[in-house]
Amino acid sequence: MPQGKKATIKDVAREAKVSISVVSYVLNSSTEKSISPATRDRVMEAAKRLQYVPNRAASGMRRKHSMVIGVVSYWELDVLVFTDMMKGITRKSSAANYRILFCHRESKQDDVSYLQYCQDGSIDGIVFIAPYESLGLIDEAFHIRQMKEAKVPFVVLNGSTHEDGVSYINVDYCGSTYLATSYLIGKGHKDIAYVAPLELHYTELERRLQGYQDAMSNSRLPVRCHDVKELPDCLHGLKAVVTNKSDTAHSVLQAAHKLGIDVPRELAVIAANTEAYSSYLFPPLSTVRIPAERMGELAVETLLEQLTGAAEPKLIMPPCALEIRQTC
Amino acid sequence: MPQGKKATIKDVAREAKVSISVVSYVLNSSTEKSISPATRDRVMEAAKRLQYVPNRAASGMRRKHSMVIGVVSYWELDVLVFTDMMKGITRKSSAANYRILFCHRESKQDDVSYLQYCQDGSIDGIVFIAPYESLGLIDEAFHIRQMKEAKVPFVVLNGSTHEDGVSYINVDYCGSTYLATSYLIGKGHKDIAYVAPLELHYTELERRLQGYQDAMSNSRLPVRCHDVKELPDCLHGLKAVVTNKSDTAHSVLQAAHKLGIDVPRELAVIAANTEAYSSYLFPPLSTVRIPAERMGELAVETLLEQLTGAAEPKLIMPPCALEIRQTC
DNA sequence: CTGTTAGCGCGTTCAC
DNA sequence: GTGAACGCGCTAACAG
Repeated sequence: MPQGKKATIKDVAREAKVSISVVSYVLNSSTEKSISPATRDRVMEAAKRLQYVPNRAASGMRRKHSMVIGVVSYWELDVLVFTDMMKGITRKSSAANYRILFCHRESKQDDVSYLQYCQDGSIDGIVFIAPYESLGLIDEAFHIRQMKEAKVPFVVLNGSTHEDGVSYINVDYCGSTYLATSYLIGKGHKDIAYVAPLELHYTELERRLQGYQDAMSNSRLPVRCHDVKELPDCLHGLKAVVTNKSDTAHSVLQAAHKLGIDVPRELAVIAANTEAYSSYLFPPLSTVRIPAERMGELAVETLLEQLTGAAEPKLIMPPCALEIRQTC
Repeated sequence: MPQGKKATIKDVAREAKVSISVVSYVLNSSTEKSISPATRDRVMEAAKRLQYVPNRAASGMRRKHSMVIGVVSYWELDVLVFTDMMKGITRKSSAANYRILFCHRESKQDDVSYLQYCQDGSIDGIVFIAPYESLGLIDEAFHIRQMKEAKVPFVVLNGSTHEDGVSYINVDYCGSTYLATSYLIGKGHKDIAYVAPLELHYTELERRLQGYQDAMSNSRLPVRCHDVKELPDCLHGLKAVVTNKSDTAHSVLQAAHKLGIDVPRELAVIAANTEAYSSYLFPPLSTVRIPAERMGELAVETLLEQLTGAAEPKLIMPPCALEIRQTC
């Protein structure tokens, strides 16, 4: 009969008439110690009867780990790539019996207070989900250096830096546009333009531009780029468009609609990322899907390797995949 | 100079040449004890020099609380209402110096293993974000009873049950359609139909239907309902439509497009919830916004009240708001 | 009034 | 199989 208070290991020991160490051995099915089946059973039953649950703080204190992973992220919660990452992270970590402490950050440039979570023993490591460089939210390198200095095990998701000894799980931006462009080329298109914010110079945007250029020159096709500001006029005479993101594609679709251009008959459109709304655009937008869920899994895997013995730093960029809908 | 190991309270005590209790008093700015400014300063400085961070597990063990709130949710991560709730939850809890342990569940009817998080001291209470009843994912009442039985402090978000002594922060489904319908009435519409999945009978859907009916009969207008399956034909002759969700409205927009009906000129459309993609529909969909962010805040507030002294159970339904875009 | 000692809380682990 | 130290910080009771 359970009283108001939670049962402790002592209660179980008393109930099973053994010492607390035996209870611990039994419950952790320690291989080093051999406990007779008889006492083993007594302990198990006592634990069940008292509904005993080991206190995680106490055990973690001895074992030197909390079995909790901190996820620090600067992303808006409703961005598909982010939610996909979270799915992968939660799945992999719960499979490994880790839990997720969620630290949502709102742009405070150089606030590294999340480090405390590690220093106070709340978490064993960090999955650091960096925001797009182009948002200018944080100084990624600074955060990474702080984590290194604090000797906190961590992995960077969606990084845009290259710090020594750090594991990155990054988006293959170059591959995303390369894939999109190659798809259009494969469908027989020759006049393929790239539309994006061109005057901005961030790794992400330059990689995406690069992927487009690579695909075109591989097929000896002429490169043609337009800034989003040139919409809608730049659409005249175009047969196919690759955009950096769904957002830009949305603008292209609106411009085409305004000009009376039929998509996909007169103009093929494909975006190099998928957003939650991509399939709700009109017509439903063909995209390249960033394997964010897989990236989340990889991040946790990589972090776990770090936690269980020093692992080599890695740089992983899982390949993107096409999601063809109705705009090409 | 920091060694490899983290500093403990003992280190600080030694460094400041006081006993560990003094360190504790100073750092917790205990009001019961008065410590001379001199020693106080010595302690503070020593703590700073050693970069001392109290171990949360150890302190929680004594103080009987972890300062962590568990969020258990069955929602898809990319649903706007959910992400909004999370925003409110994270904001309010971090303001109160609580942290968020995130427990994403994937439909396993009666799995209440999250209770363990409370029993093992990982969390102090639970914000239980119930999935839509209509999804048939869980037996909400069962979960609630289990939490009650386990004597776990908790609050239910988006509940569809009515258990005694339980605090609910619920969606005002009735108000959402009432508001949408009233808006159309206010614009002079008289032929306003309600489109939704009518054959399903869940609290949520019935409340939404109710809101529409109330608004219509208040204005002595005739009620007219159509099941989503009657699309596109039921649109003929209609001037205005209220739908339960953006999803349904999306179907309506597609049907209208197919029939060559111009929205909003010939047909006004408004949905009783906002999704992330609502503004990306064509035309951008007018909706009613559920105050999910505020609900998240209220959930944490309510839970915190429970944690700091027994509070009355509450039932809160914050009002919805219009988000008029281009479909009406 | 300032500070100390002692012991608690809970589970793990080593020596016996 | 047991006893006891240990990990880390908090706090009640006590001494200067």
